[in-house]
Amino acid sequence: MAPEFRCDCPITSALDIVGDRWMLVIVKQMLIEDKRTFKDFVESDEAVATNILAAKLKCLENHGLIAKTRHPTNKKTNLYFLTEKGLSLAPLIVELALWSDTNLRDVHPTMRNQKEQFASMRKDRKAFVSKLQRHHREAMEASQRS
Amino acid sequence: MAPEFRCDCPITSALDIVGDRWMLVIVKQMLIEDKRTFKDFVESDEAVATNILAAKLKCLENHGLIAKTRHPTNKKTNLYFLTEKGLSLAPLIVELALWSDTNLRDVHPTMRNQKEQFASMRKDRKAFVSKLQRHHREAMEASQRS
DNA sequence: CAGGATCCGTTTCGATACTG
DNA sequence: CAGTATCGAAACGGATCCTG
Repeated sequence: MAPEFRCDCPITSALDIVGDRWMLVIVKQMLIEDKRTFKDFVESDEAVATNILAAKLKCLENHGLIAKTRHPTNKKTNLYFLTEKGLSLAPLIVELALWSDTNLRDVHPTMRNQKEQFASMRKDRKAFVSKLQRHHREAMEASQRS
Repeated sequence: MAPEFRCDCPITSALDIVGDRWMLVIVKQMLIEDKRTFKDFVESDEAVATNILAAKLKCLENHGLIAKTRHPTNKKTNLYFLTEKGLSLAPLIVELALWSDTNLRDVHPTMRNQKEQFASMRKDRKAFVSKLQRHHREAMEASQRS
């Protein structure tokens, strides 16, 4: 399943991978909202259909952005985590978040509990990105230990 | 045509606007490749179909990301430019470019004539973003004068 | 000839029901 | 819990046509 790209522009090729609503939504949920299981995604606010979710998870896995692991105790639960390649999308997600916070404020008044997060994000993007990545890596390691 | 968003998450709502392959491709072409006219987009490497292009341009216009102006001398040519809201997507585009440069290098060896651009981008993202925006604003003003 | 609009076959999406 | 199967709806895309 070698990726087929439509044209020679690197940016456009990147969009062949992440230029899709659900791809970035899933990455965002994993990175920011600590979603891990199929059920987490299905029950989320975004309410993706199960067949779409399965397809997108497979695609993300094929592209090496996420990896599926087994829940250490509960055998029938899978845990999805971002790979390093997936984690490298964090700056993109942060820019997306900041753009929405700036440009959709009239439509979506930022929720109280998120204000602090956005402020911190805007203040030092690089630090925020690192924090998100570190948090995710630690959660992943913790899940394998327990 | 008030935008309808699927859920309350700002990021997801942003994806209702820009979470589409063509939207970002068009913004990228305008910002980085100085594409201006319908013909420019159609003849580009990405080769979008005319009906799709017309729909996406209209959508971008409805969302206030681009604006259509008349070519000052050639009456039958329209010029599209990014608005300030559209220009504010520049950081996102830059992150996308950097991600693709880092993660798709094996598939898409960066073209020689782009190497310098990527290096400059990576060295100081903020400066690069400003340069792109400034360049676009100047081109827009120049086009109205001539 | 630029800038679309229309038609139409094909692909993808998405909601729900169902299965291991 | 973690997915498949199914099927109607929507989007895509190519070719062509229209309009100034």
